[in-house]
This record gives sequence, C-alpha cells and structure tokens, in this order.
Amino acid sequence: MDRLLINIKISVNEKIYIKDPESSDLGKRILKHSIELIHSIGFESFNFKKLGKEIGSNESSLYRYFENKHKLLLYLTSWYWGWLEYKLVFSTNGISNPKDKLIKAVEIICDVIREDSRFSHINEVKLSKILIAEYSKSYLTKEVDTENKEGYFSIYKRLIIRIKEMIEQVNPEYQYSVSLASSVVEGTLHQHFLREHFPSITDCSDTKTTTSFYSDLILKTIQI
Amino acid sequence: MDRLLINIKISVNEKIYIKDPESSDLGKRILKHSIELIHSIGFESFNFKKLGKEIGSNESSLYRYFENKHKLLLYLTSWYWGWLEYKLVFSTNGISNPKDKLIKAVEIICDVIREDSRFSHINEVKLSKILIAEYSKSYLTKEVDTENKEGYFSIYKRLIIRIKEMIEQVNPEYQYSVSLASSVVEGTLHQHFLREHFPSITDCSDTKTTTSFYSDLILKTIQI
DNA sequence: ACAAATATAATAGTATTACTATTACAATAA
DNA sequence: TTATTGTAATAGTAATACTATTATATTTGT
Repeated sequence: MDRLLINIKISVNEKIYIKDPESSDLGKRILKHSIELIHSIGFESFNFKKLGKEIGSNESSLYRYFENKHKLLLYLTSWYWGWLEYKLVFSTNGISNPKDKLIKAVEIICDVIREDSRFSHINEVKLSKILIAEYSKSYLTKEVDTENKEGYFSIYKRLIIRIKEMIEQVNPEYQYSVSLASSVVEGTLHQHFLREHFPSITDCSDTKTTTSFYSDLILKTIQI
Repeated sequence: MDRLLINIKISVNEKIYIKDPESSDLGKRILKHSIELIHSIGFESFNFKKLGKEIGSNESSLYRYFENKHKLLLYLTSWYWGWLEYKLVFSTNGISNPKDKLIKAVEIICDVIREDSRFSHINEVKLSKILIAEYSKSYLTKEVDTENKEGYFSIYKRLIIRIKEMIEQVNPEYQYSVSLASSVVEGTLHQHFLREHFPSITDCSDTKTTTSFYSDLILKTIQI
C-alpha cells in the first residue's frame, strides 16, 4: 500500500482556505504547527498571533491562507475525515463478506489512531486528539447551515453514508442505518473523551476497547 | 404530581455561581433572559453586555452572579440535567418491571422537551435547544479536569449512572452498561442536532423518533 | 427613628482578541 | 530589466471579556 499511494493528497473543499496550504512551505508549516499548538493549548486559547510566533512568521501572513481560526479548524477536521475515509475504503475494499467488511470499518473508525508516515507534516495522533476535543465546535455554530450548503462537511457526511451502506449490506431491513452510522462516528469521539476526563461514565479502557463496545452494539442492533 | 412538588427547586453546585440567581429578582431575570438570548443568537455571540441590555440592567451587575459566561452556561446545563433527573426518578419510581422502567427512562431522555409550568422563569423548550446546540462546549475545555473535580458535572454523571443501573437491572451480564448509558444521553442531543442541520445523516424525524431509535437499540444490544 | 453595615447596581475603565488596511520585499516571467 | 505576482511585515481598529471604583439602595441594631 505504501509504495502505490506515495503521492496521494487528501483533498479538502477549496472554499475552506484562501490559499492552499499544501501549495507552499509556509502553508505546510501552518498545518504542522497549528496541530501542535491546538493540541497543546486548546482551540479557545489558540490564535494566529501565537501560531505565527511558533512558526517564526507573522500573524498577518497566516490570514493569507485562512480567513480565520475557525476555517483552519474546518480544514484540519476535513482533512482528518478524508484521511479516515481513505483508510476505510482501502482496508475494506478486498473484503467480500458484508459482516466482515462492517467489522473492519468499525475498527478503522473506533481504534485509537496511529501515526501515518505518508504525510510528514501531519501528526495524525495529535490530530485525532484535536478531533476528540474540538470537533463539535466546528459545527455547533450559528453559521452551520450556510457552511453546510458550501459543502464544508461533505467529507464527514460521505464517510457516514459509506458506513450506512455497509450496515445495509448486512441487514437491508434495519430501519435506522444512517442514525446508527452517525452515532458510532460521533459516539467514538465522545467515548474517547470520557475515557480521558470522565472515566466513571464509560466502560472503555485498554482492556475493554471502544471498538469492541461498538462492534458488539452494531452487530446486536442489526440482528445477526 | 403538580401540587405535591409545587415548591421544588433544582439545586445546582454552589461553586458555579457567585450569588444564587434563584435568590433575587435580578437573578431570576438573568436566568430567564440568558436562555432567551443564548437560544436566539448562540453562545458565541452572547455576552454580558447584550444580556444586560436585554434585562435593562448593567453588564457589571451580572458579574455579581456569575464569574463569566462559561459559568452561566454550566449553571443552565446543570439545571437542565437536574430537571431531567427529577422527571426520570418520578416517572420511573412506580414501575416495578425493569424492562418497562428502562423503556420509560429512554422516553424521558430522548423525547422532544415540552414546557414545564412549575418553573416560570425557565423555558425548558428553549433550554433543551441550548443543550443540543451548546452542551459540548461546557466540557470541551482545557479546564474540564479541574472543573470536574469541583463537581460541576456531577448531576450529569449521576443521571447517567441512574440509567446504567436500570440497564443492569434488565441484564446484569451486559459488559458496557455505562458506556451505553452515556452514549444514549450524548447521542440523543446529537441526533436532535442532525435532524435540524444534517438531515441526510439521521433517520430521526417526526415519524421515526429518536426515542424509537434508541429504545430499539438498547433493548437489542442488551439482548432481551 | 436613625446611623452603621451590607447588599446591589452603575460608571468608566483596561487587557486581550480577532481581524484588516497598507506597505515592503522577494521571486518569477515577458 | 521591468512588470507582475507571490509572500510577508507593520501598524493599526473594533469588539469582547472582564475589573476597579463609586454610587445608591436596603437591611439591621440600638
């Protein structure tokens, strides 16, 4: 897989950025260091001034790439879902048995993220932690409907539709396939958060994984 | 129920406020109007200046009740979970059959909220919409661990533990009772949000309710 | 009743944040 | 070599979140 996909680029909706951050050195450094900085201080405290200082560049230069910090978060989260979608498609592509395929998909979505060496300027482990801590903030805004129309969440929705289709392949009679898919994707981030901050209200741990919780839940719910 | 509980007061952790908003007229107006205002303009745009204007009081007076707008959100959300907990306990108290009890609990959690006339200064319908749109923001912060230690989220966690216990009453063998409980409480808010903004990734609607999705999911998952 | 103590609220600020207008410099192309 | 474009720095502004100080009620004790 590594050699074949050496030049893949996760494509993000062009309206999210002003200048493509993948097109220049500064752009890539914006991605790399924004992940580091949001991961370490959180999205609220994060701003372009601090990021500029971190990169060794000026605040205003960053505004040439992203209109504001919210758009930058949208970029990072879109990239993440695009990357997960790639992993999902490639990992499940060869599996013909629908149930095995679904189980593999749940693994991709629910497992703790490991580093992917193909994207040197993106730290997927830290990015996944940003998703756990900040993803909701990207859509819990008053602008969500207009931004949705602009297609800012299309990769996320497409990923969920893919899982929904896998559920239907296993049981076409099940009435709530897309709600089940969306609740697994959202719920996984939530369970990972609980594990870290509210352990009393989750069973998920090193021994009882989020993956096993959701595999069990899905298979029983769609009745196999 | 109405007559018996005419004087109940939902109690919120005292550390959340500086002065108890239930103790004065201004305090109650802060609660009433903050619900109106956050509901209409969203938590990001909401601030104490605008709220003061709405109430006909000064910005700085509001700081006598709440340290900042985040604490006010914590108050409102705690109140909401406390109120739901009351409804849950009272509605399920007389039910002896564990399965029926659990089904009733899921109804309380998942159904669309209606007005409760016992609390005149709180609009529960608008408050529930604030929970859907803003609840995550109350714990997705860098301060979550210290605030958790202060007990700011204890009502929320207690509610989830109650549901967990009901699940255990039905099936003591099930391995993920508290994760199931927490994912239903969180997932309900999420499905309500999707219904409003991303209808393509939820099945929930007027005919297929969130309640029926989760009742079905829970009962199948814990195998009855 | 009346002063002292306390509660409540208003005025007028400050520090920080998010963002922008303008200018300067560098790289490339005609 | 001189336009053209890309890139970055300076120096701002407007709005936000919050605070210090002062003023005005209200309550309490004698």
